[in-house]
Amino acid sequence: MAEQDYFSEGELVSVLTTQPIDRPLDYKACEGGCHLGAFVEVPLGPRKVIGVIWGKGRGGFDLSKARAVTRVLDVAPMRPEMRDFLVKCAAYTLTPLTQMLRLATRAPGLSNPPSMQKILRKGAAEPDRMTDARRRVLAVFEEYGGLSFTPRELAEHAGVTPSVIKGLVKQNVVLEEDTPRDLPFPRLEPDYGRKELTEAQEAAAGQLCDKVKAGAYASTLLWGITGSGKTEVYLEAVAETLRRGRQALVLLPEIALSAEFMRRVEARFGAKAAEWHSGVTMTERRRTWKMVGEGAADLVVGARSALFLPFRDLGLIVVDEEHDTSYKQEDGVLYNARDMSVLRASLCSAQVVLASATPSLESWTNAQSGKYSLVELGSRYGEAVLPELKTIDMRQVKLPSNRWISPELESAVKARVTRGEQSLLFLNRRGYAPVTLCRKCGEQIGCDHCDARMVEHRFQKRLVCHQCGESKPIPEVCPSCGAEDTLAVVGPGVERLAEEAAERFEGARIAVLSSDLFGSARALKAQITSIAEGAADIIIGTQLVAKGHNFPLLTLVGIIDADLSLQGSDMRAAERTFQQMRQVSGRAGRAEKRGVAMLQTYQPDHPVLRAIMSGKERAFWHAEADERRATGMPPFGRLAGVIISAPEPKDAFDLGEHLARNTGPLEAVGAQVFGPAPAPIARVRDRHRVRLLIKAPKDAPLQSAIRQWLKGLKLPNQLRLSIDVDPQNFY
DNA sequence: AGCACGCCGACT
DNA sequence: GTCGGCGTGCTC
Repeated sequence: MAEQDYFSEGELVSVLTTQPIDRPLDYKACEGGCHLGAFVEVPLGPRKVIGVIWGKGRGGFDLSKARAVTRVLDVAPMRPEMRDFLVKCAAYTLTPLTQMLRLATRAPGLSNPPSMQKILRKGAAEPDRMTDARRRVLAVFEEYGGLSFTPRELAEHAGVTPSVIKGLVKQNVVLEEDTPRDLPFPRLEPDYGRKELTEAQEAAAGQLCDKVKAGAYASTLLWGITGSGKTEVYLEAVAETLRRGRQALVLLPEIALSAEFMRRVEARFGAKAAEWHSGVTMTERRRTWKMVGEGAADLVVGARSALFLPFRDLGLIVVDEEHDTSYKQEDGVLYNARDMSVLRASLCSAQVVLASATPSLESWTNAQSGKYSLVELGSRYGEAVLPELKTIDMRQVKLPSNRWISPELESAVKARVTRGEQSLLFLNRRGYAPVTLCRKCGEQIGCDHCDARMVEHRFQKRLVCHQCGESKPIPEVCPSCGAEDTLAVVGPGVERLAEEAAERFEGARIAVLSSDLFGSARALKAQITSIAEGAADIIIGTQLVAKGHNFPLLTLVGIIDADLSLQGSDMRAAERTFQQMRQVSGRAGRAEKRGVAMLQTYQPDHPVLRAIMSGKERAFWHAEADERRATGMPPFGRLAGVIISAPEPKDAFDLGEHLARNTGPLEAVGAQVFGPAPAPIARVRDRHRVRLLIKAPKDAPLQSAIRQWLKGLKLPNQLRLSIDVDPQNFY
């Protein structure tokens, strides 16, 4: 029997709200009735909250308590596949459904009445007196043909004050009209700026387009080395999707990348796409959310949360740099946008394209097994080739203390500066120095609220905890023993490296790119653009620079500490190091010149570094995969992390031990439990954290077993428990 | 999430 | 005698 999809006034409907109530509540349908999936406003206690009509009311309570839906909101109802997506996503991530709904309704002012906006167009009347300012206003209309403007736009274009425009409105020279504030996005033209593609690109694009034409769900790993022109290729898949009248979504891992990407999209399709991430204004976000639902936005470029936009007919999801760890993070919900993209696409018959130069082992394995198609882009776009890779054995280099740039790297940089080329010095450590210690008592200054050392940030003149964000002034005396002038900083951060570079490369223009040095995404974008255009000779950067920015003048990459990401016993350390080193060195020599990448290391014989140097990527993936297969680790087995936190360490441990002793439902599906053990950072924000790790065979019904395991668990006061299905890092 | 309710210690 | 701390439980 088909699900009832309309409820007339007074009928009992089940409404899912975004409130943390573990079930939907029943209401009476409002005047005019309610459709299944409609966004509504309902009374809840003394408040009004937003919800979605989730189905027929269940009853089973005192029906006299049932209240009526206040009103149906003026937005497109949630489509059945979106409800399905939220339900499955909630089940997969072990998240309450209400929290999933919250992710899907993250648009400001959804419940506002449809607001209007004044727009101005040219009227028939002539002004009583012509002035300079008025002439400029008329010239703007002349120049742009019959277009209309917002008052602000018109004033800006004409270089006049609003009062000039008001005067013209009074005389009907300019007409004022009301239009809905949330305007549709301009249509993108699939064939607008089609670029000449190389043969390899053409072939790859053809394969993707064929899949789009098939109109059914499928996933493809688009594996192209840095600079092979992956973007052009998947933009062809976007074009094909648009031709078929469906919508497309491109996910980017880093919002600083989006400005450049938006320009490329505009050049390719002749109009601006919709943009969705934390740096976009409230008005624009609301517009995007609404228009996506009405099918009036063809393409959205965004961060992971864009996956929860209410697309009307989503035909393609591209996950660019799919290996990037920032796809897995909490927006209140722990989910991996890459995996959830695959889920969403499978529910709406869409294509998924996972693009990377250094795929995650998961995606690589799926491509090997045939679960995903594999499209490879071998030859580098344009003339440039992969950079020449060199290790610098730091065991052989005697550097004075507090120096980190080897003579070989130094002279390579100097040569670039003389030639007017750019160099990048990569160090994935923000701040000035990671450790401040007292030479007298050995105290290392730590955070008062976390088990983490505080990092000196000299720009801010403060010590900062990278765990909780807490900061304090740099102390004059040792906080432990009170000695004066005994505090010393140890180790380099990018700020300190910049100091060394300024001494060594006198006269060179040095720019530091680190996320904490910019107040806004906008400022960061501007800085990146000006650097790309040649505003600096030497770029000193963290993680941030590894993520796909184009620096055409860059011909040298120096990796200050190639060993850094190998530290720790995390099973993904090797994979991450491989990806990071390859990504960063890929920054060198994108245009016509071949680049050089130099990796400073104390362990040049480490298998990961040798794999990078030899360029034998396939051998590396195979070796990694074999290792994981042998140990039953992902993607050949499944993991879930459990983190318990409490103000008192004992409370957290007691619960952890209790859970570890009662693992019946987990054992029943062949899962093992490890721990409890202190979490990697055992104290964060004054809460003590204990973790358990659950390891299960690949085909085990892990989530339902965990649900059984925790069923009926009543969390004692102050204790919190969170589950991380498919964790990225663990020890 | 909010918000009321209610059960205890500290004050007028 | 009563003000106010916050643990507990409810919201259709």
